[in-house]
Amino acid sequence: MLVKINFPRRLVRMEEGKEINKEQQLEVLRHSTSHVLAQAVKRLFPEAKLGIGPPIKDGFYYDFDIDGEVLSKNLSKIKEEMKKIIKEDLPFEKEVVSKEEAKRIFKEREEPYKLKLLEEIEDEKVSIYRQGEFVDLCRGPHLESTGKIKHFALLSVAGAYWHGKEGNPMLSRIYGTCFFTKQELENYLEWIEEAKRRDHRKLGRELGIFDIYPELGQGLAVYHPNGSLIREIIENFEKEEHLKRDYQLVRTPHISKAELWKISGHLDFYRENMYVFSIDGEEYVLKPMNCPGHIMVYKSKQRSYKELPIKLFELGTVYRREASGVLHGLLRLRGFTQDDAHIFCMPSQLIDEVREVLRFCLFMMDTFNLGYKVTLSTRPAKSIGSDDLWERSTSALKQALEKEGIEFEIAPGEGAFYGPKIDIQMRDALGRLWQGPTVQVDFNLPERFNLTYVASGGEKKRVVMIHRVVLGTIDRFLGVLIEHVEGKFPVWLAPVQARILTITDKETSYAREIYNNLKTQGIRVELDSRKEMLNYKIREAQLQKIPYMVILGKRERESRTLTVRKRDGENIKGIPVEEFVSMVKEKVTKRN
RNA sequence: GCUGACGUAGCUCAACGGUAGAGCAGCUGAUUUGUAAUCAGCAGGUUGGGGGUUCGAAUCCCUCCGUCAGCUCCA
Repeated sequence: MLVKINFPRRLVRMEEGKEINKEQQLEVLRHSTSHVLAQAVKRLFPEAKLGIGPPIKDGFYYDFDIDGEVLSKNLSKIKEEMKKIIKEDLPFEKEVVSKEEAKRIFKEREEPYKLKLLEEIEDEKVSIYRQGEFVDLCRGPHLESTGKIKHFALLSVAGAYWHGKEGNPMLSRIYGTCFFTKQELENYLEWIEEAKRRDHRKLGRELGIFDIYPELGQGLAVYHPNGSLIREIIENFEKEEHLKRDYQLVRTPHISKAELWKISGHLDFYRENMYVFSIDGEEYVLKPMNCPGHIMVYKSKQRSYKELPIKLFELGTVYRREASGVLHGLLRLRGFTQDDAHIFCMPSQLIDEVREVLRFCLFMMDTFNLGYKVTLSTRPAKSIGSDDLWERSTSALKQALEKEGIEFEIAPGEGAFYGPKIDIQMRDALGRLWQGPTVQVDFNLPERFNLTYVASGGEKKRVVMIHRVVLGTIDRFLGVLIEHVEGKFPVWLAPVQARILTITDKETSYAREIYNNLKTQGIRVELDSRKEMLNYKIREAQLQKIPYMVILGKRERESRTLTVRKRDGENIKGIPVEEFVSMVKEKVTKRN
């Protein structure tokens, strides 16, 4: 069907007169633009074979079987050709044909991927769309004509497997985007720039938080002093919050015998991601998870129903062999620290325990001012355990979510190999989603390790395990946080809360006195008494995104006060030290 | 892991077959300064590693390592 979009009032009607919403309008626009892209590529490079070209969240793409080099070298030429096609104002014409007829058309045009698509379509009739000399197999809908496209951009070229499957041939994909108005397009391009400015890898280096050294190893983060301090604060906060909620702190070794991981099933299901090595002829592994260690603690003595639930917490550093191409700053590492806990409970306690964990997670999101999106992931193809156990655990998670009144989506087949899970994605200041907390029910490990408790009747019963993290990993969380706050950490987390800036040498001794005072009162303070201009010192402190600059000149020295310049440029002139101290302390207590 | 792009001083970048250069940062000295860069001097590089083509390679070719954008995977 054709969609009539009347620019600029942007009234959109389907052929039958049914209205579609803004999002659907954008999809039509972008889908049509992807056809124009394909037409342009075919005009310039007739040897390119067409893959697919759908609209996506922020734009569209089109896949071509052609050397990717050709596309990336000619991106601007392709753009010019697209402009020509738009100028030609070719109508999009729909035609419904039999599958046989479609096969004939694409065979003649030598489009093997379109023929493969036809094989996968079950319907007898298919629709094709033509604009000028270009023909594509497509469900539509499209715009009336190419001339309706005004504001588009081509963004990048990258490889993508046919149908997204690893073994399939790699096609070359051009990403682009398109909007109704120039302003919207510009806003989007500006948004991309904004995201670049916030890149935690860049800020991480500039702010002395962390860095990754190829000579030390891929995917392994080194925390510099400021980063270590922030982590320390977050980790202490985590420990306190866990103790408050009756978790017990444990520690388990980084390496352990392979035999343990054979019992747990990891060596069968997770081996490709594990570092396995041998010591004195015996196989060991670097732990990819913390569960087996915690299970040892649980198993160390006979447990009674009276002591359940038992909740064991560890800031556990784990190592996973991730494919080199997926590594990405702190967001995707090979060694990282989870705020991991395992809750051992009776089946009857399961739903309440999950609910409590969910509340804990949302409390964390709230504390760090992050939005979130929740998904429930069900049984994957590669998994262990009976249908009945999967059914029971999935339903427990679902009920917990419902009872907490949390909105969620279902992700079929996305669960862990040992059980279903609830994933909480964190939504940052730019609206992007990042994998954060997760809660997983597990009936399998208790089975494999024979984990029991003595019930009230004296008989031994099987315990249930919940795996959960409330921030996810400290590393990834910090990476997200850096981008979320653009490196401007709230006062309670800022590695340096205040820097004292002197104007001349005459203030040095007064500045030292203030410095000692603030330091004694527990404020993280630095003193900049270099012989530099105030402007210079302010600029440096500003670039370091330090929340407070304490400026000391003649006026402050004589009145024994402070002038405080906040990170946002606001000035508080002539306040007593104690007032500043309580200002900072209040921010710390309130965690903002 | 796969596809493509890219690796030049601590950082950001120039030189693109003919003697490797700039800004910032660093060091030294001068400047005593009121809300985002004071001035001058000095030092800093086997151009990611290895191999090849060439009279001559940062520049062209091969290979390895790494980074980035995606794909697949994932906390």
